[in-house]
Formats: sequence, structure tokens, C-alpha cells
Amino acid sequence: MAKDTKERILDEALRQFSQKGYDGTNIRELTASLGLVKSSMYKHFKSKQDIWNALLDKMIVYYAERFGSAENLPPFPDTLEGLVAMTMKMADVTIHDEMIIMTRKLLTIEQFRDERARELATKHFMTGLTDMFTHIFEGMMNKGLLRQDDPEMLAFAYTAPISALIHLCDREPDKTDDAIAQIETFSRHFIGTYGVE
Amino acid sequence: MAKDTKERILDEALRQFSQKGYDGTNIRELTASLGLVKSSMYKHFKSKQDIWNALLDKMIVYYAERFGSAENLPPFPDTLEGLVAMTMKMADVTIHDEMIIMTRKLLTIEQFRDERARELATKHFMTGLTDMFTHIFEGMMNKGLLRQDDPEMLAFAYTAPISALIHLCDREPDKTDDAIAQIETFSRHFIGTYGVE
DNA sequence: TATTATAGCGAACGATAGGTCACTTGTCAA
DNA sequence: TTGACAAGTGACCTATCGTTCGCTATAATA
Repeated sequence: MAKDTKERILDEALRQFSQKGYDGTNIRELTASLGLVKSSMYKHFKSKQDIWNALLDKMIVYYAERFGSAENLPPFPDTLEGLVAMTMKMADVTIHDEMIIMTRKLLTIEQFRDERARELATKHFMTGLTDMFTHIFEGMMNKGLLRQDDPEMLAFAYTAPISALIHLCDREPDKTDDAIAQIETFSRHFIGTYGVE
Repeated sequence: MAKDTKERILDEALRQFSQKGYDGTNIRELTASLGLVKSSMYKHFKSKQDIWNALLDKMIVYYAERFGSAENLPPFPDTLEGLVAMTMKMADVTIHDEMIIMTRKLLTIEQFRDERARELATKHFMTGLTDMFTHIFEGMMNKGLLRQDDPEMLAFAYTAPISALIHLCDREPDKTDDAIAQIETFSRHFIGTYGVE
């Protein structure tokens, strides 16, 4: 039950920080959401800032485990339709998984005030996606599925619009269905342009 | 001198809100930056929230004047190189103009907590750019400069990556030069793909 | 010149923030 | 059975927040 509370505090902190920001979140509300009183928090963390630090540590570890190693990369699609399918699968997860949504919101909100949040934001929103798809597109070009081109440029041209639509879902959840449809349309347009055959 | 102070408060509020967020900004520091004491602010605004409201009013008016009317649209480029030039000109302004940068940061930070900030964010970051380039690409397709295609899709595919690089500059100003170079490379790659001849 | 509105000031307000501390409770090992 | 420790509680501290108020200096108006 002990470590559980520490984890529950971190979970609730992610929830509230991502909604109201670090400054807009107060310990009393945070702990009250867990059925605790604010002083209880200090049995698990030294300070509010300490919660923030632990939360970012956790996010960094999670990101490294999830996207940092080559083993966790998705397999290269062997058809153009496979690329669409893989894209839609990834989009669906990243758009609907509440934890991932909150992480993205948090990084978006706090990127200008916290150094590590800034670094993670660039990884999450730009380089991570580009790197992943650079590899995928390299593989697909070698298999003759994609027109020969600069794979990194194509990866960027592919992921940036999708990323923009994901951010739109974070901002306006009502538009989620539209955005997902747009992602698929965009993906098909992309393979229509760069796909072979 | 009277209205001047009111404007100066709004300017400084934009500066501090965009750096530290609404909650992270306090009236004492804000007014002190203008050589005033905090109570003087209340001669010009009813409350802190009132500053926020006035600031968003101003931003909405500014955006409508700048991008809302057809007259202020840039002229259609009549060469592919003209598209690159126009893109780089717009990117240069939007990346280096401090007021625009602060506006973008503010909308990024506060988009999840303020309804009007959310709406403006979607306009600034998505629909505004897409709409503008949809028109431009329609014109260029009619002139035979761009391959016949869905102009809205192309506009989205063109502006989203550029927008992502602009956001990167906001987050990591050190990478500004790289990002600008990337925008040009991307723009040329785009006309290489969709340009005629 | 007398009057009035404006804009600034400093002191003070209540509310709330993060944080500390002495205390209680429950668990488990010695 | 007892002692130690972890986890939770409520009272309390200090700092700071946004806000109000009475005062003053100035400048425009009548």
C-alpha cells in the first residue's frame, strides 16, 4: 500500500499538471483527489518540485524504454497498405491512450519553463517520430515500395502533418474522428505521391 | 501618458504570460518591470483576469485584421522559386518577430485552460495556414505551376512541417538557423515533388 | 484661480499557497 | 509483548497572492 500511494500521487500529478499546469496545481486538491490530506504527501515527496522531478524522471525512462531501443521499433511494412495500417494503428493508440495524451499536454504546457520538458518535447514531437520513420522509409525504399528519395526528408514530411493532427485532438477532442479520418486520407495521399506502383 | 501605461501593461503581460504562463505571472513583478507598484495596475484594469481578457481581445482583433481579410493575403507566386521566396519571407518574419513569437508561446501554453486561447491556437497553428495556402496552391495549379492535385491536402502537407519547425524555434531558439535552412530544403523538396517542370 | 479627474503610491486586507511538526495508528520483526 | 518504523492526520507557520483603500501630486477644465 505504501509504494502504491507514491505511484498514485505521480499519476494524479500527471493528470492535474497536464490540465492546469504546474503553477495552477495545488497540493491540497491533488491529495484530496486521492482521499488524502496535503501533509500526507510529504511522507512520499520532499516538495511539490520533487513530484515534478520524479514525474519527469519517470517520463524520460518510459520514453527511452518505449522508443529508445531498436527492438521496440515496429516492423517494416512490406506493402504500401501496410504503411497505412501501421500509421493508423499508431495514431489510434497515441490519440486515445489517456496517459500518452496527458504526457503530451504536459510537455506542451511546460516546455518553455523546464529544461527537461523542453528536451522531451522535441523528442516526442519531432526527432523521435522522424528518426523512426526514417528507418522505416529506408527499408521501404530498399524493397522498392517507395520512390528513391531522401528518407529523412520524407519521414519529416510524413510525420509532421500527422503530428499536427494529433495535437489538434489534444486541443479539441471533439474533432478526433475528423482528425483520424484526415490522417488516413493524408497517409493515402502520401503513398499516392511517393509509393511505387 | 494614460493610455500609454495601459498599453505598456498589456505588452508586458504578453511578455510574462508567454514565458511563465498566466498562473506563474504575478502583478507585482509585472508592474515592477514597468517601474510601477502593483496597486497602480488597478487604475487601468479591474483585475488580473481583466488583463488576460483584454490581451486576448487584442490578439483576436489583430489576427482578424492580419489574416482575416482577403486583401492581406500575399500575392500568388508566379514561379516555383517565387513560392520558395514567399515561404522564406513569411518564415523569417514569423520566426524573428518577438511579438509573434510571444503570441504563439502564449497560445501554446494556455490552450488547454482558456476557451478563446484554444480557438486562436487552432487558427494560428492549423486552419489559418492551411486556408491561406489552399488559395495560393489553387492559383498555382491554375497557372500550371503545380501538378493538379487536391489543393487543400497539398496546403496541409506543405504548412504542417513548416509549422512544426517554427514551433521548434520557439522551443529551442539555438536551432533557429538550422530550422530555417530545413524550411528552405523542405520547400524545395516540395516543389521538386509537386512542381511542374 | 478653484475644481475635478487621473494616475500613481504605500499600507493593509483576507485568502491561499507550500511546508513543518507533534501526534496517532497499524504492521511487523525481535 | 514490545519496539521500531512507515503512513496518515490536523494544527500551525510564513510567504505571497490578488485586491482594496485612503492619500497625494499633477494636469486639464471651468
